[in-house]
Amino acid sequence: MISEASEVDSLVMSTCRLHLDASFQVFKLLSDPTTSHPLAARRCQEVGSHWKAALFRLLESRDMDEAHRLFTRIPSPSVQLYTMMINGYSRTNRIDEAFRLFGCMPVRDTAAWNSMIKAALDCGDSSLGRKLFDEMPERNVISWTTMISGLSRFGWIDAAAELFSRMPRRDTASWNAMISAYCDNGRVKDARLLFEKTPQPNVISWTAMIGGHDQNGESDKALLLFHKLWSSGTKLTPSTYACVLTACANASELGLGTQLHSHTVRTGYSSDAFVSTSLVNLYAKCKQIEDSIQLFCERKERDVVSWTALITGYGLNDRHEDALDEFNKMIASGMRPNQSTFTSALNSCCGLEALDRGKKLHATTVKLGLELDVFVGNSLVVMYSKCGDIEDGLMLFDRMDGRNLVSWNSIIVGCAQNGYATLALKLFDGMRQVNVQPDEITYTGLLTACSHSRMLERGRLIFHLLKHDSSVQVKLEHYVCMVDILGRCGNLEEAEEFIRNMPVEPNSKIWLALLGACRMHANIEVARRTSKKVFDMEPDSSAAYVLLSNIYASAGRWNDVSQTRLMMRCRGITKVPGSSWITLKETRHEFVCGDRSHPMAMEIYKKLDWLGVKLKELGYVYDRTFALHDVDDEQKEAALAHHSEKLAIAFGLISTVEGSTIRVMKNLRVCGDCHSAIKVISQVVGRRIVLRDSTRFHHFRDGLCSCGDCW
DNA sequence: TTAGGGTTAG
Repeated sequence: MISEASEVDSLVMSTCRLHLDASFQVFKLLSDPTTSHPLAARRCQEVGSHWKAALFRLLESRDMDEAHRLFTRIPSPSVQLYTMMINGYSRTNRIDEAFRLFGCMPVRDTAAWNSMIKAALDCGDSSLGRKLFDEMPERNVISWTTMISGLSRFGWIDAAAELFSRMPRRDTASWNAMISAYCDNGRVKDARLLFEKTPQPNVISWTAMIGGHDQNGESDKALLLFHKLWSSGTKLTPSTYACVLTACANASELGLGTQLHSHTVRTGYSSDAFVSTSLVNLYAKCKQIEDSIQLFCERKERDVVSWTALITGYGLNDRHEDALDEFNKMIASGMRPNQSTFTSALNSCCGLEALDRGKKLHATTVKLGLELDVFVGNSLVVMYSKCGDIEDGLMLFDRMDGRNLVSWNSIIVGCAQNGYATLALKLFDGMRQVNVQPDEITYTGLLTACSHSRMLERGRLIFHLLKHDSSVQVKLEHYVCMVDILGRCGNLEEAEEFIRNMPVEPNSKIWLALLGACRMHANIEVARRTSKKVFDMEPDSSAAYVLLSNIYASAGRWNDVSQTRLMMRCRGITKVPGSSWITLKETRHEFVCGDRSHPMAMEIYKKLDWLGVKLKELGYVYDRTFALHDVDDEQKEAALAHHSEKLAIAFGLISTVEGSTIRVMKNLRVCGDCHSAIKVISQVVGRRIVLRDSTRFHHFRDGLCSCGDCW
């Protein structure tokens, strides 16, 4: 016999989770009308609430199977319990089960209908959501607001606005839903107009509008609006702080961010997960990575978002090794990375040009079923192409399901940088066939492809398309590309004319592109005029001095070379030394010209001597015009033979498996003699050699280079 | 703790 209420409670509570059947017996006993216990009726109600609490706990832990087991044992569940179950199924993306349960409900109130509508919209079934909304017997303000938010998530902003205009009654939440809908769909001006008209805006309205400005690239406006909110004396919520701190991060407003950090400490909000992550992000973006690390370490609980913020932060601060270490720590801790984590980690692989580690990450995305996610797919395509493995980039792109503009841009730019110009142009045709509208980046990629392959007429055509594409703005970088195309193709005068007729003021990059072309075509006259322009604009940059000096050196005008070098010295400008590196087993081996510091220097030079003999046997002659010192021919030859890229390749040859691809990076543009020599080396050793210089990739194979000698 | 609006990384 059950005697005390507390005993019942504790018995039910303790048995609910693990001993459902025993618990059910207790419930049945209490519900039985033959039980003559005086407290039975009240207990029955109380125990009912305990069932609710138990169900809530299971739903909260997303344990839908256990929740279902519990639910089926409850005699005549209330409409609330049904609705709780529908919400649970919705949160776990089990729309079919939610709908089945909704169909079984003996009675439905408006809340149940609203939950079912939300479930349909959240699970991606917009037609079901709309059908339920149209069929429901009685709509309230929440039904309308749920629909507006749902339609917005599908990008159907006009349909959402139409519903908003038809609402019989609106409250602040409805206005907020519509403001957010506009912001989320990039219509921040419409959002702002609505915000200004909102009858009784609350802190949520303000937060939505601040976040809306920030997420649409208007962080300054976001902060101006925040100052207004601050002046009004409104009590801020953790959400508002999270939002404003992010705007500070995006606007690099470290001062305001630090002040707000202090406020969050005083208000006790700094331990809020969202606020804390915003702070990690703030300090990382403002280049205070040590503060960022400290805040992350102080957190009680780490989640995937804060961990990703830290990994991204390391990347932003050029600490790519640390970023990848942190990623590994995250995996070791059992935390599951998501799309964003991979995006950041893969970006760090690009920063290190670490194809091996990029490939490991790729394998992990496959294991986690994220490989074909569009964000991960795009990051993988970029990683492969930036690490010089464009073939794998292309294979992945072909397998991707939902390609977006970024996917197309990634592969087009990747092809352009890797010397696959014709393919880049073909991909552009494919992109237009599936109605993906190009943007500024697409055109830059296409023009780069044309410039790298000296495709003058295609370049002109692309530039014409760009000028007449009303949805794209012609930017300075496009003019740089066009000057590069004209210059590389030898049309130096036309390039000068093109610059004169530009509707915007040319910058130093434009003139440098022309100067580079002068170097290629040994045009001293244009080079003099052009270098003067760069000297005026950027007196401290070494690039123009080096180019001019090299132009003189190639022509054997050693007096002019000395004059240029003297000018550099007088102005305190130093040339960046050329260096090349190769990464083997996650270790970077770097070389400069004539370097003998490597532990394997002896073997490297022995290999180079051997290569020198083989090259001569094949009739290869050193191109002395690239030896840019006024010394005799024998010395020039020795200097050329020991250029950094050749040292790195020789090291690669003796340290890797026969027949495997060698990947070398160089900080400057590859020298012309090395380019010719590496072509022959690829033939002699029967290997593919990939060399990334400061402007592009060269794929050497069987005596040829992918750039078609247009570097 | 039956239903709607604002928040963190990318």
